[in-house]
Amino acid sequence: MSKARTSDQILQTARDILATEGLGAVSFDTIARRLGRSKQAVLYWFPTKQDLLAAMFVPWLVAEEQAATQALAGVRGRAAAIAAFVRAVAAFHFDDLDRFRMMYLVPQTLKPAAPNRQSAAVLEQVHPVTDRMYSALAAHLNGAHPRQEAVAIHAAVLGLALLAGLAQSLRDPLKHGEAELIDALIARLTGGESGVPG
Amino acid sequence: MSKARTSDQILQTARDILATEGLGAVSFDTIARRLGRSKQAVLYWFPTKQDLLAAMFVPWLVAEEQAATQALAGVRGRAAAIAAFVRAVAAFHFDDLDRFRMMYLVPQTLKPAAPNRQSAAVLEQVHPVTDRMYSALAAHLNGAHPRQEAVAIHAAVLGLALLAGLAQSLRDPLKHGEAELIDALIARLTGGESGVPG
DNA sequence: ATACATAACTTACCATTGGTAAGTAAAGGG
DNA sequence: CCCTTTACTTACCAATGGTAAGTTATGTAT
Repeated sequence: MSKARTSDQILQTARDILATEGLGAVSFDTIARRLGRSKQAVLYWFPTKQDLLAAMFVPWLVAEEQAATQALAGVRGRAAAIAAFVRAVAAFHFDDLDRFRMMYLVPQTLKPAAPNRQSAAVLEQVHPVTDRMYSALAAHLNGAHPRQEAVAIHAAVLGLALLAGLAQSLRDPLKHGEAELIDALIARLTGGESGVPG
Repeated sequence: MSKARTSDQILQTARDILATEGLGAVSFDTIARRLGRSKQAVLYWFPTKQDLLAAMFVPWLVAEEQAATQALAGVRGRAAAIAAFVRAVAAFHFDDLDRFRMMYLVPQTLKPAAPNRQSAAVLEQVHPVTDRMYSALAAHLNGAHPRQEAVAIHAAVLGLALLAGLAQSLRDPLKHGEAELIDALIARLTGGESGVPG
């Protein structure tokens, strides 16, 4: 009972800190301080940082999936579906690059934690969500391997966010703006048949 | 004279540590210890970790560019060029995911350093390399914006590496293997016209 | 020769970070 | 009344990125 409440408070506090103070400020110490509890109280609920990040990942992934599937709802045609998916997922991540980094980059830069019950539970939560997202997109594709293509298209959008984030963090402006790159990606993924501004 | 030698030794040591002990072991302390110098000697040449990473980035990027342009040499046709580029860059990164992380992920997870002469010099070194790589690919494309498409294709490959690395670090096997995803990406990027195994 | 500057370091120190160890107050069950 | 479990706390630790200040060697202008 209080179990769900405290761990949810921790997750919410972590999200707040990320939004207000950025990536580097999300530490056990800052979370605990802002919550008015000891650091070990946080570590009690999330024994490693990987566990904390994994728990933050799930709601974000759900939001990403919902943005994607809502964009796909009512769309007809392969090219239009690809364009809608790419634009929705790109907007989701470009709007909050720190969240993108926390989802996809930070977990890979920490030393891998030993798998435990918590991480196993998180992985079980993740798979249905990605399945839904990839199925929704694959339903609009007609290649030989629509599922793999859906994953590849998703990865392509993540790659755009990766490049944009790299440019941002190095203070090196993207020579071609984000919007142009999104259009170009859509043009390539659809074979140039979609209504992309020329 | 000794200037180039010491900083090059530091970079080489850092690469060695990355290859032998992994991402988490690349610290000022471990580099200094292995070099037999003090940590501050390393910090003298690279005042922040961002500076060190930026300096490591450049030779790696050159290698990536060479892998890509060599794969493109002698290739005829848009689809074949895209396939060759994607396979070359994907192989480059999948072969060494820790290097990929060090190049594209870690810099974004550190707090941004204040720009200095060193970082400015590095950025000047980077631009010609990426220009070459994107030009080489764009020359084979015939869309309205070949340059942007080249960047987008590159980003798409980086995204595949990102997903593969995430799966690896979470010990969550990619449901579709790396090779299948590369094939699927090529199929989508080329409009399915290339000789991708079905 | 002397004063000074610069390069290439060293030793000493520091706050923050993720994490371990051990203890404790409260609550419920046999 | 004991015993376990839950939900913490205080105390501590090694490693990390980084600052501050001092040292040694070398070259350079006076």
